Amino acid sequence: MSHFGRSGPPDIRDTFSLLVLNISFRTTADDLYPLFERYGKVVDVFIPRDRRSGDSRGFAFVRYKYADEAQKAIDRLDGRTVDGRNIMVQFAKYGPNAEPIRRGRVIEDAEKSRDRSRSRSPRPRHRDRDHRKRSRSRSRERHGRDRDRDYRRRSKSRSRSRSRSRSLSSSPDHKSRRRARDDGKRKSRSKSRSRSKSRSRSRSRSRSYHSASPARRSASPRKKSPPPKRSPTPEKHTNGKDLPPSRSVSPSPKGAGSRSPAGSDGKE
DNA sequence: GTTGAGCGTT
Repeated sequence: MSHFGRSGPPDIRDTFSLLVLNISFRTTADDLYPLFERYGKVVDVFIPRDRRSGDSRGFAFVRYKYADEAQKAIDRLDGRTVDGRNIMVQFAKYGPNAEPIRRGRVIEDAEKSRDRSRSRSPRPRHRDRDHRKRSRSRSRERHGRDRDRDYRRRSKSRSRSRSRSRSLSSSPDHKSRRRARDDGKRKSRSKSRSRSKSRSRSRSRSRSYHSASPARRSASPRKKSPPPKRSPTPEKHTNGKDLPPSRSVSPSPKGAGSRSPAGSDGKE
């Protein structure tokens, strides 16, 4: 694991957890330990990893023994470039057991109970941290329960939206539909040409790999060559029902394929 | 080979 040979948290009685964000995906606990250890006594360094592939999520937790050292580490390492990434070091807000943290220190049982009596909400102040874009490309395993609920909600919303859309536009829909059909035919030809171009572009496939790793692979460089040719499946638009293939609007022209993680590196 | 907002394990 990412620990120092011990299983689970060593001792969270008086440890100050620091959250290190924006670290490289290649950065490991062993790489962060010396950095943070220079500014104080590091109790433990943990990097959450994905259970599917096992890759780092891009952030780590560093536990210090003293607050002053943790603060110093934050002041020193926050904003620094580590492994080519500008890391952000700050106090963790939650403990390993989803327990609130006061001043970066893990609250004890007694203190926790007493503290929660007065203020049960750990973070009722600001929730607008930086909601720039919460959509991750492909990461963070989503629990089936939440995922199912989300899917249900989106499906319902879509149905409602479509229903309302039909009510609003009933007359223009016919014209739009008829026009869409005409465009569909012309678009078909255009698509055919586009496909031809795509194939031509796919022809050029020459990449020179420079071995940056000290250990090179003794395997044959040309073991298997994947077929560069794309699947010749011309998508036929059902312009007879709905979904006007107008060039103005494109619901999902690309990227509507299934994701293939294939992240079996088997590293470590 | 990829990704990039956030809060953690035996």
